[in-house]
Amino acid sequence: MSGRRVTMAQVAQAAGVSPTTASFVLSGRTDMRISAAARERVLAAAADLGYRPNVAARALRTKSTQTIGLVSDTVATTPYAGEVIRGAMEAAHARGNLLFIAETGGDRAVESELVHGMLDRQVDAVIYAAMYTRYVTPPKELYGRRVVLLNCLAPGFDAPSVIPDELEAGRTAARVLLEAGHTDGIYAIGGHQAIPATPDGVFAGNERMRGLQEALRGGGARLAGVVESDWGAEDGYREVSALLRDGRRPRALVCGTDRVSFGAYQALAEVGLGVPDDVSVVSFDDQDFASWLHPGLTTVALPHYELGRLAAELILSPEPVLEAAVHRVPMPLRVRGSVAPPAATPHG
Amino acid sequence: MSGRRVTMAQVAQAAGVSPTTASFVLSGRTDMRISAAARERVLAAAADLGYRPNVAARALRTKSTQTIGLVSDTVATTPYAGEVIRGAMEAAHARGNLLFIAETGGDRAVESELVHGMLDRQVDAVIYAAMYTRYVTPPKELYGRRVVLLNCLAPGFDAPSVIPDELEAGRTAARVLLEAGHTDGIYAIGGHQAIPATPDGVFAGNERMRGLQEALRGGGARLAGVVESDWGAEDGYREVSALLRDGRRPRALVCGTDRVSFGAYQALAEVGLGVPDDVSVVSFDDQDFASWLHPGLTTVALPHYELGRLAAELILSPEPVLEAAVHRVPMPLRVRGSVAPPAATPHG
DNA sequence: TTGAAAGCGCTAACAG
DNA sequence: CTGTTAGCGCTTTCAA
Repeated sequence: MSGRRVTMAQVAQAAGVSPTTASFVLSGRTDMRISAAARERVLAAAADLGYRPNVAARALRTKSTQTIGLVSDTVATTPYAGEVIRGAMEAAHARGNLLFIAETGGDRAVESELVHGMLDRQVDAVIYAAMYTRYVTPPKELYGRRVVLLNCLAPGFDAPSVIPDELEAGRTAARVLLEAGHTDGIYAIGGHQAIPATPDGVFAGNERMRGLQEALRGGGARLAGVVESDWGAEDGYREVSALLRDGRRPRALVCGTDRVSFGAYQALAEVGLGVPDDVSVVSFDDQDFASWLHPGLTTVALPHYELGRLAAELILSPEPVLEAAVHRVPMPLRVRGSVAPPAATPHG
Repeated sequence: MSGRRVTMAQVAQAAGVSPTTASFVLSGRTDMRISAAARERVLAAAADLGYRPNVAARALRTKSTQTIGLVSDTVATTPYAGEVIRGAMEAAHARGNLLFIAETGGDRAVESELVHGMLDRQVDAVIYAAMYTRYVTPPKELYGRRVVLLNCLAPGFDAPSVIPDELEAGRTAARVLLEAGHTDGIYAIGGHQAIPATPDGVFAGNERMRGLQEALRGGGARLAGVVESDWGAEDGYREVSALLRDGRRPRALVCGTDRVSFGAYQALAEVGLGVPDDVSVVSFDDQDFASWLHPGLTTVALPHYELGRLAAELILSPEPVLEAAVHRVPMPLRVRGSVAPPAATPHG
């Protein structure tokens, strides 16, 4: 890039001191004594010339670039994944670091190239992220490096993980319903997401369902039904419509995502059922449209920002070696208007 | 980061050649002749030792880090802004570059720090981005540097801009309505976004309205009304409800954003008006929920990915100096089900 | 207290 | 065709 940059040598010369002295004052070290006078002269010269350190040159000696990388499968597809980037970035910036971003699109070869690209640029550490919580196997280039796993788990890979606390989120959803007095007619739409592509369900689905059922049982309630399906808006619409067509009259719906709730609202409206008077709805994610819906959707929020922040925080912590623990970030409840006590007279 | 990296000197030694020879073959240059034998030996040694170049060290001599920066005001707030990052990143990667990302949150001091951070790390160029199209004044640190303005304009700042073609988008919206046979009862909801915070409207609003009115007039139609308001879902709901309450019976709505349309759908449904049979709706953005709505929303898409891609492409182009032109990226129409010919019998 | 000098990993004249 | 040498901008012994 253009713009002649002024070097430390020039600052030293202008201040009439040696490069060594300039280096010491400019890097703000105190272990070697520099006279106040020399110090002042260096600082003045630096300010005067608009001196800025060349981080790359410094890294050549110090082995630290004050730069971290964030590699993920997809940033764009999931709206609000931008929040994790923002969380990571702000935490990095707070400690004088900058963030490389790279997205692999799920392609291993691309992943490998991007990780190499970061390593070639001497990043101090890398955050390896997935856009929905799952088990991953990080590329071999990352073994033995300083890594934090974001929104993913890799048993056998020695690094800490930061994931949302989906188990507790399931309990939270149950609690919302229980507190409103719901004990039956509760359906889980989307369920574990046990569909052909993911026959054993997905991590979030499994944990949420476990927490949900456990807490429901503890409150003397139970699920009237679990509908396994994908987690899009169309799926919510289709499955709830089907349920209704079958003659089932749910009193409450626990939807896998806000998108599923979106579809559920449509299906309910179509047959003249009102939220929350006829049926209560609660889900997970807290996407932006959750508050635009009428009534606003009560949902358990994915803590995107906090996930990114914590991951960066951990990776930049002074700990020389990171413990391979899994950090579960709480998922806060957003109370809006979609949950109410069950109507006195049941429908259907 | 841990992991002893092997240096070029080691490769040279293993191959039994001088560093110079190794450097030439490893950087893939052909202007100096190297014997095939030496070449092979170097390549073999490099592969064998798992050699990777130290980009930072190389940059010290070449002045090029193969790294570009993207500074923006907000990435996270606007869902799908992630697409611009993805576009920029993929274009960068295709040319062997990596991307720094930084978000200022609109704070000039933070902006200055982040830009310095990038410059200190010797980025080759920076993309200065805004999350909604507007006039900006880039920080002084960027003057004289290789810069591309993304989704913003800065008259007097010598750099190319890449923005969506909102003017043509306005015409596109008009055309959709005209082709369906609409000539009156057309209301623009949101308008220029001439609200207290932006009394002169916003760039996108002004351009769209201009294109819209011009094309409508050309087709023998005209706007029955323009409602100036903010561009959120609540605004759409409120303004359309008010319109209806006033006894106006729109035949078609041109909404400032898909969010406005979202609110408009709600207001319409509330009074029993159907889309598109009673009123047609067209808007701008193409957010994900546009296709979830019933009926699907016909909208003119913001070309996020392409914006990011073009900006990176320009900045990495071989042109030694960038011409300060403004590049208007087409906004493609997404036809879904929200526009139909006006009903034979007008309502109201 | 300060300075001279070496060296981080790599490239580029310039010889040979 | 290949090696020697200097040096990019900075830090860091080591000596003064």
